[in-house]
Amino acid sequence: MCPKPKSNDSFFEQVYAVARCIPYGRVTSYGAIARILGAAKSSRMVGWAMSTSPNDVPAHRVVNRNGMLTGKVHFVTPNLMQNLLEAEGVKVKKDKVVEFEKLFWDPIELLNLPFG
DNA sequence: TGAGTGACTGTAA
DNA sequence: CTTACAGCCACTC
Repeated sequence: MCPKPKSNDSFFEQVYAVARCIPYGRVTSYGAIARILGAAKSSRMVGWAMSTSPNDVPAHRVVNRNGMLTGKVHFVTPNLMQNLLEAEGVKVKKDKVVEFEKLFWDPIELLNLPFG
């Protein structure tokens, strides 16, 4: 499911909404999420939002623009983020997503969906 | 009400 | 290639 963010939702809620739409086995960046929310310069807020993200938000699929698992330390255990990614078929090496450019999913695609 | 914070990013040396 | 710095703004205390 992919509920689109509502205008009346707080910035955090909108971030969660986008994060929940990240396809299985794919990843995106904080900046990409911030961008489609119209706050390209608030990428830091996205990361911070993830720190307080509900358990149903796949925060492990959100990495920085280089594909690095910069937020891994905020998980229950530092290895959990990589663990979850690898469980989805995403290879991780030295805290970086392998072939990040191929696995990268731009949230802008949500706007192109026919049912969008 | 105001100052502090941060799981980022782009540019420069 | 690596390292450094400044901007950014929604949220918390």
